[in-house]
Amino acid sequence: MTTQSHIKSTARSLPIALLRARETVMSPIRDMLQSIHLTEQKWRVLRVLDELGEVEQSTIAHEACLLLPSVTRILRTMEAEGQISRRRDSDDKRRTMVTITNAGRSILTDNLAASLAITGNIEAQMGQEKLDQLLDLLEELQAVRT
Amino acid sequence: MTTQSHIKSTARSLPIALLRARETVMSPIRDMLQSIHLTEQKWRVLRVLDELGEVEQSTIAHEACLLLPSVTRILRTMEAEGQISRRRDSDDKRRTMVTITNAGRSILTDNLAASLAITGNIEAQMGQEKLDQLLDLLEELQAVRT
DNA sequence: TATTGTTATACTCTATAACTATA
DNA sequence: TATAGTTATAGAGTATAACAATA
Repeated sequence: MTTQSHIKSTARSLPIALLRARETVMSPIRDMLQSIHLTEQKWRVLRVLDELGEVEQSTIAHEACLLLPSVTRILRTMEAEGQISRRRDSDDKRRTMVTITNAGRSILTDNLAASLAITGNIEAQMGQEKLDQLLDLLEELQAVRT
Repeated sequence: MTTQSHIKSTARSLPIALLRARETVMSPIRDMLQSIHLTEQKWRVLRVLDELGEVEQSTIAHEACLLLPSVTRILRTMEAEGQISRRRDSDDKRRTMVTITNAGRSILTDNLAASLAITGNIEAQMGQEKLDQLLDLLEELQAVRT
């Protein structure tokens, strides 16, 4: 029941629909992360570093959807816990280059089976084709100029 | 460049792709909300109330993807600012029923043109058909059992 | 006993500005 | 002057547990 019919229903509001879909997907992932004492943000940092190799901190911020001050804080504890390592770039000494360590990578591989099970469950219900289509559309949306 | 090819690229990771797409969409919306001193969460509450009419607080929490303690705090300030009103349900006195006020609705209608412009820009770049398809898929994903 | 909502608490992220070091 | 990153700070949300009132 819509009291203001000229406003789109929340289910057809892109930001709200994206959030609700994300909550559905994140729910079991959060359970998994909680069991290994990792925040969502740290998990995104590990995924980005595993994918991109050695990168500077601004790249992590952009790819993991975090602000640079948050990255500074997060990497400080991740370095202390041995999940990532940092080195000053010798060419441009303003830059700090970051890599994932074996210990950091192990966190991802140790939980790979659980991750695949979560994705598999969604795929089983939606179908692989629709899931691929959704990921294609999300990639396209992500690239839109705002 | 993937260092662990058996882990999906972040662009094909549903939670990360949903987040990145959401950040793209939210960026201009955040600018709009900031100009009217409204948080994303309060904006979602207004949208949900405008759509559903009078509802109890648990429903708001579920629909707006918020925890009940957050809803308690958020509604307290929104009530003080005259955007929503609350009344004890006479049938079940545990329930608090919440409605959007005219002032709250005005916030949405006053910013309708700006909202439509943001959506219109995305639609112009992606095409209406793809956008509809995306919203259909997001609704379907949202309903998956996890 | 279960449910609705509130309160309390600890933690984390967000957002911005000011700052340092380097280019 | 501009850029990469850090620090400081205020504000807000997240998550959980404990609680009160009601069913």
